[in-house]
Amino acid sequence: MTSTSPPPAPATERLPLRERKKLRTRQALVDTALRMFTERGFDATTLDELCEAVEVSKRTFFRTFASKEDVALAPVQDLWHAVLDDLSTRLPDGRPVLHQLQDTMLATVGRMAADGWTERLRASRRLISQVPAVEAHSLHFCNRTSRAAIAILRQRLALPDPGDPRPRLALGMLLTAVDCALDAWASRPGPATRTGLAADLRAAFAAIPDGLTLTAGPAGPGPR
Amino acid sequence: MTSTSPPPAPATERLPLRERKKLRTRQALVDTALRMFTERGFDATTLDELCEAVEVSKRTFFRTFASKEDVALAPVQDLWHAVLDDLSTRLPDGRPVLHQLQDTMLATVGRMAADGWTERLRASRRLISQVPAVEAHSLHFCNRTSRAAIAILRQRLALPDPGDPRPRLALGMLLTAVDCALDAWASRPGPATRTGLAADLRAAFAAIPDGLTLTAGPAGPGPR
DNA sequence: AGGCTTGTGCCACTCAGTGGCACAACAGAG
DNA sequence: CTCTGTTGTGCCACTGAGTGGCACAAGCCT
Repeated sequence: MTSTSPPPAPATERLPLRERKKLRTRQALVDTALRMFTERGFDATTLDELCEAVEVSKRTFFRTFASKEDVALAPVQDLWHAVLDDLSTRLPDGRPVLHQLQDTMLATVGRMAADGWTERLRASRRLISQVPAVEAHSLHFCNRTSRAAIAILRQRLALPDPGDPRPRLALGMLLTAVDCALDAWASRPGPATRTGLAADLRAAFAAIPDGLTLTAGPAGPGPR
Repeated sequence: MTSTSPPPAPATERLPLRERKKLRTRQALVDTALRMFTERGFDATTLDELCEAVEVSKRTFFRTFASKEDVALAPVQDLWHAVLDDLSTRLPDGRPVLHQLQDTMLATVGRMAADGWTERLRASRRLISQVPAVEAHSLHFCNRTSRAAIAILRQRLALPDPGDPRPRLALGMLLTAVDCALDAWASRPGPATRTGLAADLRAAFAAIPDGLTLTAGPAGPGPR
């Protein structure tokens, strides 16, 4: 993973000029990309155009992001990086792994600090819904993230051996629920709020056990 | 989805010459691609080389497949297309949706008819594990497939409204389990068998509820 | 201030992917 | 069997994401 997520805002002032400039460039690329991709379309916006708007070379773009999709996904990736960070430091308790993961997710959302993060996250998630290449890239990133989460958990918990599918299944449930929540939240008109996202996440997490037991009768003959 | 999966083998002889030639070309591209990608690497094999080996133009390649990844994924996609076909015709019963989906999956595996399908499926799944671009593409395809499955189910069952996350969660569980099973099966040395795949699928399906409840104590201080 | 390290832009290039078009091959009717 | 219409193929030129090399600029540290 080439993208580097920004460190917490308060520590930024202590970084050398070089680092600060890099972060500024990164942020300018993300903000401009989200704006241009949203206004004119992902495929219709070339990297040449994006780099000209930000006044950096394409070479610099690729030093900052691994791909065109990566810049579109940066806000989502930043969120998941923060989740993994939290998971790395969080004390495990005796509850089911899935519940611990859910709490980590909610705690991270409660702690996101970057100015405007919710608007950027929403724009990013909307691109996922609208652009096949971005969606594919996002799914791949989430898959890698779930593997990283399992690796972190493996250091802290006595997880079953790597051939056992249960940790993967637990992470899969979490990811599907988070995706449903993000989709619902990002689709909603009005301001993108932290509390709205947390509510959507809680609702999706609560629905997970029902995925196991959902039954449905035959479709009725009535109008649909 | 540009790729067209081959019809059941016995009906092939009734097709016009044009159709038969197209299927032959498609199969030659799949077989040669799997071989070349496996021997020398996906990224190290260019489409020019593949098309020269099969003696078709690149233009024809792109009339047959939507992308380079698609040809690598063809066997996996063929399997899922068959699953969706089965789902379209299967009579719904009153059991949980997830169980019905599992049975559909197993029935389809029991019914796959193309010569050598297991070896091709295994080669394809191995490329998914080894090549990031193929894995991303596969995840995206499976995501689209789960949406298609929900659409099919929606016509036959009184599923909850589209905003309800439970059908997505059920499909997510199925897909994660199938992926675990395919991964385990494809990683195994020796012949790729139908019964081996069915066994792996059954084991993964049985593990799904445990994903909900999995608990793990703190990692021990022992050597790891 | 000077020397070293790191970052940037420029350039040439590759390769997946696209669209247009002339010609070839097939299908079906008479 | 012939003829005509339909469909498929290959060729060609091109685009844009992505890559690697290298000279020079900018920052850092003594």
